Amino acid sequence: MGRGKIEIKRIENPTNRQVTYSKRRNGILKKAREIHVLCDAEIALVISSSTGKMSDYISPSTTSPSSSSLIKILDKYQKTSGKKLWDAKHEYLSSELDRIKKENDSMQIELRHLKGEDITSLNAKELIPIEEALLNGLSKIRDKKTDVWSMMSKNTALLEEENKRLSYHLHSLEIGGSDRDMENGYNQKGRDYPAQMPFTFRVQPIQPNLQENK
Amino acid sequence: MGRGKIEIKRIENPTNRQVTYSKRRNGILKKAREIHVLCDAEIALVISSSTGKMSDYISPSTTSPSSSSLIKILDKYQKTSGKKLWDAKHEYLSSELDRIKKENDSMQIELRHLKGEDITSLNAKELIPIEEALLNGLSKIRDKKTDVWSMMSKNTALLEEENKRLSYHLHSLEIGGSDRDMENGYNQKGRDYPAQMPFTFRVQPIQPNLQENK
DNA sequence: ACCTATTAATAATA
DNA sequence: TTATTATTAATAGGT
Repeated sequence: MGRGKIEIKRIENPTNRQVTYSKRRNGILKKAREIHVLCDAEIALVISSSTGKMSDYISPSTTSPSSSSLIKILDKYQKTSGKKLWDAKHEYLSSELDRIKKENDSMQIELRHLKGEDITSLNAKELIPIEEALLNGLSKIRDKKTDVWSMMSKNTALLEEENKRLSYHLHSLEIGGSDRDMENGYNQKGRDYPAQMPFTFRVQPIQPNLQENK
Repeated sequence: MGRGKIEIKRIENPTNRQVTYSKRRNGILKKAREIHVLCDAEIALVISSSTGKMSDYISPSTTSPSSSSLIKILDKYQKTSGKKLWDAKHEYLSSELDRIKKENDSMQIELRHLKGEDITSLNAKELIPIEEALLNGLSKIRDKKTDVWSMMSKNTALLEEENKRLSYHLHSLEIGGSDRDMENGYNQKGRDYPAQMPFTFRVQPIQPNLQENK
């Protein structure tokens, strides 16, 4: 496609070769961009001239832009073509990644099954252990709930007792004190646990792990 | 350069896009070969279509053929362009590994909780959703079990009916046949479904997904 | 770089 | 995918 047809063989004249390289490199880079845009293909193109100057076109990846698209393309290339590109160090990481991904998948499936998802294709034999696991889990959770409930009850009882003691104590002090204390509203009838009770009067929970419901 | 000019933007018609991809891919691969031959440039070109099919052109290296020319080109690319590939790849893998490990851990915790494990430190607020998930899963699993059971019942009924029909048919033949048939034990009292019944007599399950329990 | 005659690529179509 | 072909796009050779 020029003033004359040329054979596809090494151009011996260095000047010519350089000029042709420059023109064709631009052409191929343009084509690369175009095929990426037109056909949403992923493309990685690296050229170096005979003098060692590098040019490239790497199509931007549609996903997370943080990591190099070239790496992603080469990764995919490696998987698809089976050609090894990365060294042993990477291979270890890759294999770890694969292993953990598989573990992940199987856990995901198990989780889904326990939640009753993706169970359309399960047969009777497969449903039984899931049901058993659920029943087992449920029984344990309920035991724990019972424990928690009883601990909370105990704690509540203790707190109530302590509060009564403190109220009584306060009351005793107020009897012998000035009017000032009455103005604060402490010891009003039916208000044993006013929200405004100073923090220092509050009893620490017996069970530190027993957090209050928020 | 075709029957009409086209804009360089994504081709929306999938068929057209595929056709164009195929043609342009061939074109660009040809250009890659040509620039390598004409200008002895080194070139590495990897394309994947939107459907994930890979194509490549990697110019053969002039030196030792043992190690991949692609790796050589990429090595040079790293050096010349200053872009780190192997290191970046390493970082990418490490971060991926971390990310997936975290995902794994949280799934593991969720799974354990559903199984009633590691729940010692949970409080009431945390136990409720677990119980709810279990009850919800249980109800779904039981619904499915009911479905499966009813399908199995239907299938069994159909099989029994078919077996009766076959037995009857066989019986009719035996009445008019030789003693030989009796020796095979078919039609013995109380043995309507002998395990040895020839395979061809067996009825295909109505529900292909209903696998037999093994 | 630019110019342009010519070849090459390819868009539309079957 | 392949084939055809009217058109556009790329580029060889020259300035």
